[in-house]
Amino acid sequence: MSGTSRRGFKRQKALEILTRLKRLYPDAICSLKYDTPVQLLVATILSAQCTDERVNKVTPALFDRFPDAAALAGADISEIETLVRSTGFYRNKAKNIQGACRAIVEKFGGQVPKQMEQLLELPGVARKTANVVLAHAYGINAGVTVDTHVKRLSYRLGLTSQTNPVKVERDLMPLLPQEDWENWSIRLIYHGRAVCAARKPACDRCILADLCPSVDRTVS
DNA sequence: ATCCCGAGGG
DNA sequence: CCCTCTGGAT
Repeated sequence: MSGTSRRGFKRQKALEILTRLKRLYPDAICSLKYDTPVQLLVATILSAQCTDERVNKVTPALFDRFPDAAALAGADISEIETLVRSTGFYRNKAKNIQGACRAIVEKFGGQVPKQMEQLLELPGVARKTANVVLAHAYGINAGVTVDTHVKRLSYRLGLTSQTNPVKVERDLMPLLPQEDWENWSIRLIYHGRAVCAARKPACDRCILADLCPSVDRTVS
C-alpha cells in the first residue's frame, strides 16, 4: 500500500471517529473557566498534570485578587503560589504565570499575542498551551491541542505511533480539516475522561470499539 | 501506585 | 532520550 492511500485510510477513520464523537458529545466545550484571554492562558498553565476541575477551584479566587496581566505581573510571587498551590507544581506555575504576564505587559501591551511564535516566547507556554489559547480565546486553529488524553486516544486508535506530543500533533494535523482541529481535541478529552481512561478503559461501552486496534476483545 | 487538558532543562 | 517539578484523587 502506498503512503498516500494509507494516509487516506487513516483520514477516513479519523473523520468517522470525529463524526461519532460529535454526536456523543454535541455540546463539548473548553472546560476551563475564564473571562479573558489572559485568564485562559493562566488557567491552561495551571492545568499541567492537574484536573480541570481542580484548576476551576483555584482560579476564581486568583482572578478575583489578580484580574489581569498587569495585576499578576506586579503581584507578590508567594501570594500567587499560595493561591495556586493545590494544582501542584505550584512554584513553577506561579513563576511562569508571573513571567508570562510580565512579558505580556512589557512586550504585548497587556494582551495575549495571537501569533504562535510570540506565544511560545512566554515562559511556561509550549504548543499545547498555545493551541488551547489560540483556539478558544481567538478562534485561531494554529494546530491540534495534544494533551495527555489526545495523545493516549490517538495512539490507542492507531492514528499515530508517536508518543512525543509534538510528533503526535504532526501526525494528526493532515488527518483532519483545519476547522475541526479543536473539535477533535475537545471530544477526545471528553471521551478520554468518560470512557477511554488511562488505567481502565471501558471498551465494552465505547462507540469506537469497532475502529480501535487496542480494544480488549478477549472474552472471559 | 498511578494519573491529571505540561514545560523546561540536561 | 531522560529527569524534575507538586498536590489531589482514586
